[in-house]
Amino acid sequence: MDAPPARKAKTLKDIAELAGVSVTTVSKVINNYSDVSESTRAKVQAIINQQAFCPDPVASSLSGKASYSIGVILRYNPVWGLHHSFFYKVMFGLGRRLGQSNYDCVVFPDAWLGEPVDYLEKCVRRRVDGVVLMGVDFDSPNLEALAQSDLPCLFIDIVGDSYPGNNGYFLAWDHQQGACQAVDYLYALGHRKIGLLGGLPNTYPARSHREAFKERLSDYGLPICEEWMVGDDFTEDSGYYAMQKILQQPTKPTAVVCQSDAAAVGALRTLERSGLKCPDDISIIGYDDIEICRYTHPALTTIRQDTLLLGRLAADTIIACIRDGSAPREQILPVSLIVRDSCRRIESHA
Amino acid sequence: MDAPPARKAKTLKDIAELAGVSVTTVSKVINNYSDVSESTRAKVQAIINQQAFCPDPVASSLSGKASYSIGVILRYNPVWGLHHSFFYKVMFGLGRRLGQSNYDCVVFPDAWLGEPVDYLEKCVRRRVDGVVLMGVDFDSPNLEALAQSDLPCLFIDIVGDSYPGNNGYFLAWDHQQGACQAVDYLYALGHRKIGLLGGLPNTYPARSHREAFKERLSDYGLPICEEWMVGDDFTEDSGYYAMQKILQQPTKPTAVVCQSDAAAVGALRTLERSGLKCPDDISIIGYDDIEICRYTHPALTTIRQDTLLLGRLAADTIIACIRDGSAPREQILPVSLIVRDSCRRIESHA
DNA sequence: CATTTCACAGAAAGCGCTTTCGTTAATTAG
DNA sequence: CTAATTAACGAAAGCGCTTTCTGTGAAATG
Repeated sequence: MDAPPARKAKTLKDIAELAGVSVTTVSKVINNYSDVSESTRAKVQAIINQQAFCPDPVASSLSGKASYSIGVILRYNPVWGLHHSFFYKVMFGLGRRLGQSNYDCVVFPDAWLGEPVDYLEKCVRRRVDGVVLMGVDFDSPNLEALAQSDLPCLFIDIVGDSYPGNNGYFLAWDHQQGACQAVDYLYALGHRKIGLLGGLPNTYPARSHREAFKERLSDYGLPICEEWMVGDDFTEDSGYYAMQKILQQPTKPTAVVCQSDAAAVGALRTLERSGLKCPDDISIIGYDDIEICRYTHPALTTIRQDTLLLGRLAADTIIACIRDGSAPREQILPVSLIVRDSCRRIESHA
Repeated sequence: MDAPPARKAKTLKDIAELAGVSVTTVSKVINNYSDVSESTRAKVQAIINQQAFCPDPVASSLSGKASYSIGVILRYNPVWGLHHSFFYKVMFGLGRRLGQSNYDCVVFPDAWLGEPVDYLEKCVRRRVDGVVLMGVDFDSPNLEALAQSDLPCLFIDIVGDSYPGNNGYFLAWDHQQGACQAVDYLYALGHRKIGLLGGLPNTYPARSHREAFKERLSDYGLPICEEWMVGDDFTEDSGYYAMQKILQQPTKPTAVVCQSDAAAVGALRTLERSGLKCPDDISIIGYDDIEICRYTHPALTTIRQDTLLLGRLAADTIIACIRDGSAPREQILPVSLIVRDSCRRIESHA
């Protein structure tokens, strides 16, 4: 029978022999040293390409160079429930794009409750070249240590105002645009009394969304009613109770924009229990476009964030940081309105 | 100002000096070599414990020993939609438990479409000590190579009948129990005509569930009606169309057990469009207990699989494989019935 | 008492790579 | 034409660990 195709990875030495040079020289062409002539560089590079050679990442890390691995800090909060698939997709997009550049990602899960993990220690141990953080906020324990290090840190959906380090990069959605799209759409449908069902107030997404929301309202000359702006966090329960509060108001909004789909789902539940119908009695617009939107009742009009895209961009960004620090400090991604059945046109009595 | 606390990891050498022995000896006590006396072993071990020393994983891998990392193959299929949070949770439970044993996991995402990744090559490159595979079936490309290797492979929710290797371990849910619980529950509610809304027929979960379902039906002396057993895969769409077929039958079941929550959601949609009500006209029972169940209309009675538990068990299993191959080849986890609002009691006309 | 065994510890090589430094040959300067 | 410079390459040490092999003194054997 055929001998199995000897799954032995090629080494620098193999390349060196094929090219008739020393390992040193091969290493030098890989690492772009200047003291190698154009002719030998070309010769060696040709062999490298032909053999599809790629230096061993663990050997490379051991000798203090790139490990071709990036750390991914995942936060898990049982309360997020519906939001986990969001992270999964980002991570997937990220990992896949990294893989294409021969990077791999090693994930460090950190639970919301229970013993927090020491990010930096883990990252140093694994010699990762950079870190991507999801679901992490600035008061997370152990973040400080990471911030003091010189590892490039890419934060997802958070922005760097109060970050206690200078190694931070930030990739976030344009929640201002999201707020505007929601308001614009409702306004166009004739709504003039619009409430906000907010998420955790002091987070970047909630804050930027809320401010843009209010500003947009005043752009249109619409009333900004604090009693219509409620909500504690991004969960379904929060949406449930917040909607109850709104319904207790003497005059009610005709539409409510939510800061998460989960909260919107909670709001729908409140409506249903109150014998009200969406969108007949009140229009609801969600945020995130998680899977569930297509299956709610009615299907939820919402603002979509392209998670796979975010993941890919995260990969490109962190690699750029590592290579030459050439990544933009802050990137804001557009979002888009997805129209389903939870908003209706009404007669504006303006 | 204080010097930063020198985040330099300790090395074997440090320990050796503290203990007054050679690095060799320290290494030997760590790796349980027999040629070290009890007294020195104790002395060295004391220092190791006191310093909380843990050998550098990348150096360790380079020299051909444990890398303290395990590879996680993640499959992504846009069609799975709702199922992704399932994987996320398993991965989280897995990663966290692994971390507690000083293992880390490096994830290799593999897309359903597009260029498949070469598992084995990636795993060898990273020198992982073992592999956990999720969402992978036996006809996945590149799986063969992995199977031929001697890396321990732990498969999630699939069972090893047709696995082309002898390095496979399997961790799956007890779908037979799941089927029985559903049938038992419906029977107790008075249902005597029960249909099945199935998933991808030739997968382990669907097959074992289906067989147990039929068997349980005949245990009760209930009719097994092939026209009531439909469905192509686990998706919402599949459930949607399958339910339509069921409704076209001359005599209809009073209850339908589904092989996934997503399919159940699709079935609910069909009912709604047909002007039928669940559970009044027909009872539905889902499978998986994904987040969405609490938010459907009515809330879905279903069979829960404890994903975090599965993740933790996966970690324990793969570590046991690595340490001494002492893990059971196949483990089947119990599932549990979660009663919500989608099944009603009916008068049995038995 | 001389010799073989054995238990124990350390020296050294090696994993695949990076990087410093030395060496040679070609080039320029004096 | 010799001395100083530079360009191009390779030898070798080192990253932190494992493992083999060698060496020592003590115990056991004849």
